[in-house]
Amino acid sequence: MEAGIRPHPQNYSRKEKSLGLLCANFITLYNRDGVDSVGLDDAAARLGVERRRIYDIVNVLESIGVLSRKAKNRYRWIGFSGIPKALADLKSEALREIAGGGSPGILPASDDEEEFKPPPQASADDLPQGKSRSAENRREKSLGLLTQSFVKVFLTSEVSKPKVETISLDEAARLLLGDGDSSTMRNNAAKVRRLYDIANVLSSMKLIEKTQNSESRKPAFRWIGAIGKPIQEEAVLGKQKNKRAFGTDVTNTEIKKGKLASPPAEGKQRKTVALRSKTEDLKECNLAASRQLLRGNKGYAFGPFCPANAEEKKPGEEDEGKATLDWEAMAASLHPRYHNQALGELFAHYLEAWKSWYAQLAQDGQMEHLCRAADQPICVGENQGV
DNA sequence: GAATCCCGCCAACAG
DNA sequence: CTGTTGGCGGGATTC
Repeated sequence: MEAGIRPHPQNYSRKEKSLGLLCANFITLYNRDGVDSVGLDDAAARLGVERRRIYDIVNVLESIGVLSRKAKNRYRWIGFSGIPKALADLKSEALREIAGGGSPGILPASDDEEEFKPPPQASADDLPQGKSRSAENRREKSLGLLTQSFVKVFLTSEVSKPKVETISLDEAARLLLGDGDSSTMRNNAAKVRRLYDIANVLSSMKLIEKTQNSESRKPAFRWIGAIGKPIQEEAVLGKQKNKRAFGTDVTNTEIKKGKLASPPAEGKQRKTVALRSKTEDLKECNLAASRQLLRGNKGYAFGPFCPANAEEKKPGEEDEGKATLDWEAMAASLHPRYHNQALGELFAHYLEAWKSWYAQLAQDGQMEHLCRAADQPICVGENQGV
């Protein structure tokens, strides 16, 4: 099998196409006021990637509570504010599983989230398990569930006896093997590959960080999403000679042999928004930006970086107030949900950490430039194409 | 050489 | 059937 044609651009750099970077751009693009809906086509076009990649990102982000599926081709943007709740749910669920004994694998027993998701048919229980079987089987291996399982490992690490501070993807893969029987090495390797994808996105969300076992030099990941720790605020990047604005869209396309592999004009005649020919410059900008973001810490620099470039352009702090408002509102709405002491404290931690974090992200400073590519707000809420 | 993980084929899944 | 989702793993890149 010749598999596929491999164009070999001599200056090809896989780092420029990393999921982490794409995720960062995705966040930058949609984490802003007025955004509440995300269209897959729109995202793919503006980020300059094939649809397939958008699915990867969207799936893991959804499992973290940043997005929620609204309809075909459409997701609802929730933003960082959705993370705490999602993690809290994940954690309580994980603890419950552990208490139940057995393996904390990916059991289809529990639902991912307790929220919506009840089968479309409310009063119809005639569905035979024939079809849902395969459907469920497929979902069992979904990136989303894998992500949640992976996250659970970290969320429960503090109560674990060995106290899992860092784990290698290989360990994680072994730990997350759904069924114990099919623990093939082949199978495990495949799962590891998926975990790499997930780790990239999670890293760019600053929920985890790549490190290495202090002793065994082996690469591993550590949770930095603030569970017990005070989330490192090193996210401040505007410390060097900021180029002041890499005023360009986040497009990072390579300008395919003509156009994106998008389906034949399905109804929208615009869409030719991005796709410029000066890709070189864009690449430069993106790389420069990432370089800067990564700076300040060790030389580890895992591909991804922080979601939004919190560049300060004014010493104002009203933003924080605004962010706080959201948080309080959310906290209020969630309050009745958590009565446990433990969960309450946990949530308090999330609040604290995320508040400061979010404050930085809140300032969508130069991000405006990123939006200028389109001639309208990101929210493309019409177009009910048929 | 090992670790990382992008690319995109193509199978499930709606409609 | 057409279009949407998204497993899955070959093999290129990077470390």
